[in-house]
Amino acid sequence: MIKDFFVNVVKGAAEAACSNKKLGAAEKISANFVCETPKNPEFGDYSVNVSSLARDAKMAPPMIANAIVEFIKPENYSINVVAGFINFKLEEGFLKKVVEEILEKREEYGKMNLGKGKKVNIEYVSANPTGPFHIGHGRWAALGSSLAEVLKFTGYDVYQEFYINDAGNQINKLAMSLELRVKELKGETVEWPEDAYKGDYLIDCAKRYIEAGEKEAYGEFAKKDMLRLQKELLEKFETNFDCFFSETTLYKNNEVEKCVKALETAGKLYEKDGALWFRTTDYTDDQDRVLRKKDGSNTYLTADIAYHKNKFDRGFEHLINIWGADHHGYIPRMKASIDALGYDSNNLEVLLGQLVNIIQNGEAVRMGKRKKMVTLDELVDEVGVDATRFWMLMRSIDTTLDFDVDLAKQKNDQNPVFYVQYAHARCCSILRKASEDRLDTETGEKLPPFIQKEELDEILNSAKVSNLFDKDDEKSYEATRKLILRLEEFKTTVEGASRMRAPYLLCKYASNLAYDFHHFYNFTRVLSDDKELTKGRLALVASVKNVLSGVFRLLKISAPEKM
RNA sequence: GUCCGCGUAGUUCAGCAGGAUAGAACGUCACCCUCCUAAGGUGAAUGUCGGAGGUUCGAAUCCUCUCGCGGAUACCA
Repeated sequence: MIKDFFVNVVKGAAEAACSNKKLGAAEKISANFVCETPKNPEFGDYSVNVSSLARDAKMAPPMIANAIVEFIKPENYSINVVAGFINFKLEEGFLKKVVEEILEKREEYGKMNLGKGKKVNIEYVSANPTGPFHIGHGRWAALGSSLAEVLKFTGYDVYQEFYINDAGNQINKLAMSLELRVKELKGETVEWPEDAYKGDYLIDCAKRYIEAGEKEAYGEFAKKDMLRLQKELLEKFETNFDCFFSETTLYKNNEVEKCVKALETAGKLYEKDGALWFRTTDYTDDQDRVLRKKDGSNTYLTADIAYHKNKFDRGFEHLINIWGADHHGYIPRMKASIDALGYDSNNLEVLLGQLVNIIQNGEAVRMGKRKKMVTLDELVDEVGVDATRFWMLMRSIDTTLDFDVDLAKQKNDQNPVFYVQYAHARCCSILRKASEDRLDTETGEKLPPFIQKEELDEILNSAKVSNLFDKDDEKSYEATRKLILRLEEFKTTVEGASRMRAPYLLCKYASNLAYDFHHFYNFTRVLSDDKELTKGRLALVASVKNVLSGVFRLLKISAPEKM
C-alpha cells in the first residue's frame, strides 16, 4: 500500500539522518510513523508527521522534518515540508501504476491475507422459529453476511452459522397457538391466552397444516414451517449460511448433559432453592446464573454453553457472535462458561449492535415487543433488497440506526444506494458507448466508434495504461488525480473494515468513490478524438467499475450495468 | 444503584491507537445539458464538537466529574 511505502521512506531516511548525527540528541528511531491523507489537499496527497521525534532529538519538529528530507531521493513523487509534516505528492507515473494494478488484479484487487487462514465461525440472526423476522434481524443479517465476505476477502476461513432456538418453552407456546388457529379455521370458538402468538402468520400456517393432512405434531409442523419461511427470506436477502444448527440436536446428542457434568467436575456448580446454579462470579459476572430451574428444565444458557463448546470442538479457532445490544449482560456468563470448560474466552468475540428505529412518515416507530411489528419481509418488499441491505450497513453498529423507509424507497440522489449504483451504471455505459457506432449530431452521418472493441479489450487485458492526464485542463487533471487516489484507498478501507468488523466503512467508501467519479465525469470527456487520452481514460473508467463492483460484492448488493 | 452505547452544522451521521483552518450527505439558496446516463455536477451559507475540570508543545479524540437520550440488569429465549 502507498501509505506503507511512505512510512518506510520516512523511516529509512530518519534512520539515515540519525546515524549521520543530523537528528540532534536522538540515538535511534523508536517512533512509529503514521502516514495519513492531509485534510488540506494543497499540502499533498499523503503526509507523515515526524513531531513525535521531538522529544528524543530535542529539536523543533520543522527542523527534524527538514533533516530527514535531506535523506530522501524522490522518485515519481514530490516532497514539501510544512511544520513537522513531510508531505508527498504523487506524479503521473505513480498514479498510472495504481490503475494498472487494478486492471491486472481485477476481482483480486484489495485482497489481502490478514487472517492467514484462521478458522472463524460467525454466528448471527439466530432467531426463534416462532414467527417472521422483524427489522432488527435484518440489521444482523446484513451485517453478518457482509462481514463474512470481508473476512473471507482478507484471508480468514469463514463459516457462517445460524443457531435455531428450537428447544425451549416458546415452542410449546407456538404449538398451542397453531392448534388454536387450526380450531378457529374449523369454526370453533377459542380462548386466546395472554402469552399466545397471535400474529396473522399462524393463520396461513394453520391452512398449510390442514392441507398437509394434520399428520404431524403442531409444534414440529410450525417449527419447520417458520424455519422454511425464514430461510426463504434469508436467501432473498443475500444471506447464505453454511449451517443451520438446531438447539434440540444438542439435547438429542446428550451434549447439554455432558457440559453440565463437566462444569460440575470443575466444581463450578451448586444447588440452591431447588435450582442448579453456575458460579459465574468466579469469573467476571456480577451474579451467579441458574442452569437448571426448579421445575427441572434447563435455562437458555445451559444449551448455549453446549453450543459454544460444540463450535470450539468442531475446530473453529475464533468465534464471532452478533447480538443485539440488549444482550450485553449475557456476555460475562458466556465467557465464564467457556473458561470454565477449559477453552479460552478471548477466542469469543461478541459484536453488540444497537437497535433499529423505523421512521415512517417522519415519525419514529419504536421496535418494542408489544408495539406493532414491522417485519423484514414487508420492508424488503417495499424498498428492495439492495436498498435495505445498504441502509442496514451504512452506519456503525455502535449507533442506533434510523431506518427512514420513505427515504430508502426514493430513486434519486437522496438515497445513497442509488447514487452509488448509478456511478457503476455510468461506467458501464461509457465502456459500452466507446466501441459503438455513433452519429454526427450536425450532419446525421454515421461515424466509426471511438475505439474498436478489440482495442478496448486489449487495453483491459494487457493492463497497460497510456496517458490519461490532460495537464492543460486543471479541473480535469485534479479530478483525475483525486479519483485515482480514491481507488488506491480501497485497500486501506478493506483492511479497516476487516480489522474493525465494520462494513459501514465500505458504504462510506462507495459513496466517496461515486462522488469522485461523478465529479471526474463532469470535468473530463472520456470519449474523444484524442485516441491516446481516450484509451487511458477508458482504462480508468474500467478500474472504477472494477473497484465499485468489488465493494458491492463485499456488501452483497447488485452492480447494475444499466439504470 | 451498577453495567453498555450515544450526545459533533437545520437533519442523519463520519472523524475518537491526540496533530496542520472540525468533514460528508441530505435540506436551503444561486448556477451548469448542441456532445460519453442532469437518477449528475459547480458554488454559497451553516458549528460555544452536551457542560466543567485535568494530562499534553497540542484534545472532538485520553482521564475525572457532571447533565441528557437509549438499552441491560430473569429460575424469558
